[in-house]
Amino acid sequence: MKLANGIDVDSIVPENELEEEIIEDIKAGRTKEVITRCPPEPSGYWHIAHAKAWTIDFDTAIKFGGKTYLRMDDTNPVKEEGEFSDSYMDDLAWLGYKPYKLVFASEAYFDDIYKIAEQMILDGKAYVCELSAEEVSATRGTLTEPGKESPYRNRTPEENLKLFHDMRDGKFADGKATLRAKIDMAHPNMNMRDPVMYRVLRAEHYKLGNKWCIYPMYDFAHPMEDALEGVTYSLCSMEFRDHRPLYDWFIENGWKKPFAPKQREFSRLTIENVLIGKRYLKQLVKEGYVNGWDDPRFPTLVGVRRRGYTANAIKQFVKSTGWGNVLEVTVPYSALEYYVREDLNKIATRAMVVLDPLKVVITNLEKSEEIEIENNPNDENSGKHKAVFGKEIYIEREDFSLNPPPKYNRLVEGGIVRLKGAYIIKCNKAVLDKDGNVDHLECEYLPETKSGEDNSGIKCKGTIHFVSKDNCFKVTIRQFKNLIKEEYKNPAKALSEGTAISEILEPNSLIETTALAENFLKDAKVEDKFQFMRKGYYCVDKDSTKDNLIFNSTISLKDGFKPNK
RNA sequence: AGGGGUGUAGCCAAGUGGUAAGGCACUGGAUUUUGAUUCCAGCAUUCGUAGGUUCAAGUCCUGCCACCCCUGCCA
Repeated sequence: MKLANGIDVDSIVPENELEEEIIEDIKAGRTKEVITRCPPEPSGYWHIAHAKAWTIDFDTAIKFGGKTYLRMDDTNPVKEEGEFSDSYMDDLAWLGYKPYKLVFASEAYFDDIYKIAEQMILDGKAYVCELSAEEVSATRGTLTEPGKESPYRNRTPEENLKLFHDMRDGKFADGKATLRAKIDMAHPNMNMRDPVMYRVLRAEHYKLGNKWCIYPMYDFAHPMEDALEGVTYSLCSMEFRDHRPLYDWFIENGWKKPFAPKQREFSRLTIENVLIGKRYLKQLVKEGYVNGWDDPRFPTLVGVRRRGYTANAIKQFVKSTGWGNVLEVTVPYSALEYYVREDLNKIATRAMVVLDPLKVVITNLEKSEEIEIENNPNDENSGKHKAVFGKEIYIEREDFSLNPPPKYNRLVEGGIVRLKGAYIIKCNKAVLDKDGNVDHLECEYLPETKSGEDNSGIKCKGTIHFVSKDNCFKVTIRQFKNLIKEEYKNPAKALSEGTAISEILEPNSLIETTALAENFLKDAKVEDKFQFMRKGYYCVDKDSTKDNLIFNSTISLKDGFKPNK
């Protein structure tokens, strides 16, 4: 069986219940084309958890050759700010998604939604209620007791229509009237107890200005927007489960046409040790704990992108957490890191950078020699780049030890170690300064051990990286620790329980240092990703200047060194 | 007896009556000119719990327990 776009449904392997349902719908002729919608509310910056929703919205449609509308669900003028409504396009493009069309619900659908409301009034399905917000709340009942019907519930359709027009025409002050759906005040599902469809609200809408003084509520507007747009599957997070009966009620009593969009729900994603609540992130930006919404320590998409995480890693990660069938799934941060390393390992160019230099003099070397470094040993096509082995070089201070721990296979006095891509060297002497610290090393190289041409038979346990004095330059390194202290697995909960935000933050989560990088890195551009061999993955930060290249530490390499085993 | 949802390893998660996939994490070991990568092996005698049906139950039935969501004119 083929879809209109030529895709053979029988060749599609469903990966979750929704996809199974879609296949059934297609086979039964209920669905001709899979259309989804991605509805970010333009009121904040997008983070990793949003990426899960977007991935589901887009990938579900892509899998069936369908399309996805990007829809600004801007039904509340007091929450939405134009300031925030732009970055989603960049984020989406970064993730590799292209919306079929961008629509602003306010501009595109408010008129139609209004007309549907009028018809529902005429059908006796909606009424204008003049109870105050407090009174509505007081008459809603409780979880275990039914609510009371509004005294305005039995007005005639004609009366309701006139009053609704009065609402639209500004004859009611804010909060003085609402349009309510006439369902059932005793319904066990609280959402069905005559929910508000429209409220009177005088606020400047960032798109429509003061065109309206009434705004539809999400529960009413969303199913109507879906229906008007032809969305077949409206995917949202699990907390809307209880709203589904209402969604279906509005489709049946408001939309009334045979085509019915379906709301289906997936689990929200949360990550241990990551603070994701918008209002907290806002506070951190405002109070200067971080340097803006794209701070590399932030879980925002612009943040992780600047940190050096790849779009592919983010997508693979969110997919790995599944569709879910509970409110939210919580996964450890290491699950995310796995996908970041996996992707970077494939694409990052290898380079030698010494973060904490220790000078080494190669006493028996006359002149500098050119060497070659593989750009990526896991990728045959990545090529090599040139580096230099010189008389004066720098190695990582931690790669030499006067008192080596067990199993230490780096340099020790009298010992040997291989310099990556160059020769094996032997340490003859550690020269100490007046405080007893190692000032520099005097080593000799073993000429017959050149990398790739070594027939000496000399066995050497360790290999370390280095840079030569005449082939390196100084760069700035930004090392990050997790913003949130390790012990706060659920920082939002700690905050909601009254813990101060300053208490849960890791002190010194940003440390700026300098390092010596091989000259090869001089041409690096913003967002270029590298593996500093034996250290970790780094990418060029946008703060870099011509004279000061800044690298963000994306993530360290795994360290399997176990001195005690 | 408000309604809805969920219980499978430290975490995520397949499983749709036929004898517990996979991934993360972890632990061994092999390879390695990155202590990375890669590879190989180990990691639930049992699926919240107590019964029941069945030749056979994580899957079906009944009771119980635990956790999550719902009382905005937010989305």
